[in-house]
Amino acid sequence: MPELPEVEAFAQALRPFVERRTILKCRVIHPIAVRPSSGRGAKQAAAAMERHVRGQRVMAVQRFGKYLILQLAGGCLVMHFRLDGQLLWFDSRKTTGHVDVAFEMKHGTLGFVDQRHFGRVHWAASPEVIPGIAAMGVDPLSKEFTATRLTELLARSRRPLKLFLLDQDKIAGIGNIYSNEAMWHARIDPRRPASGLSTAEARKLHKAIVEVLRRALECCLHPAPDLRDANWWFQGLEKIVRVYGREGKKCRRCRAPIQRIAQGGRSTFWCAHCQK
DNA sequence: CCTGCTACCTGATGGC
DNA sequence: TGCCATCAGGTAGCAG
Repeated sequence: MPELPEVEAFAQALRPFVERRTILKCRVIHPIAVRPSSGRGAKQAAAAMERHVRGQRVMAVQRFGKYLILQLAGGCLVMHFRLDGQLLWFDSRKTTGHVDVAFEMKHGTLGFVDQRHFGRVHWAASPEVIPGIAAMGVDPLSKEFTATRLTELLARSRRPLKLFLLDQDKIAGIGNIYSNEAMWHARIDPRRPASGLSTAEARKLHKAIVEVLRRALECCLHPAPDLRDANWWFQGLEKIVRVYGREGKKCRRCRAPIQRIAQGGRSTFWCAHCQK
């Protein structure tokens, strides 16, 4: 559930299940999911997590960028879903599917699920000790994310706009889908250097980013996410996507064919006719 | 400091 | 059918 809207929707859906409840037991089933970023010490990390988390009460659920945080009475659980990770709720201690880490509570079990094992769960004394969180840029749905702020950030980067938007240290929470969508709505060529945008273009882009993310979040919240359904977040996407994944199909504005190009090793979808 | 490339994993899909 | 290449919503680590 990678990008900001999906993680935010998940945080909201998760709260009634876990807030003010106690994790009776933590089971690390696939230690790879708790492996430190150094790549070694997965077993020790697993043992440490099970020890730290057992008996802890969940005080709050928060989102930082694409990270989901469970604030515990002592310390916190920091989760990142990368490409395919997700959370699932099971009504008993029994879990099914590719659960990497299970958090058992009195009324059921929260499972961190990722069959591809890209996603990560870390225990930390506080979220800021995670480097990706410490360096994180402005949240695009916060009031700090203004057109002026975006203009300043753009001015300091000569990278192609697409790569700028994916940089979590600048704006936190935008991924491949919503970066494509925002640039399409703002009618800006993804290859252009970030610093080359005019003030008017920056303002248009700001509006597009906020609207795309707000709309996606609304879509994710209605109907409300079902933590028991492994596929909920996949569903609403079709309704809001205008360019992502539409290579060769007609642009919904001008009917020109949507192009796919590679930027930073990832696909960018855009309309060469109406994005300038 | 900034930028660009690759590894990390597994499964689905499409061409031959 | 089988085999191989390519692709997938992300980021850390490293080299230059």
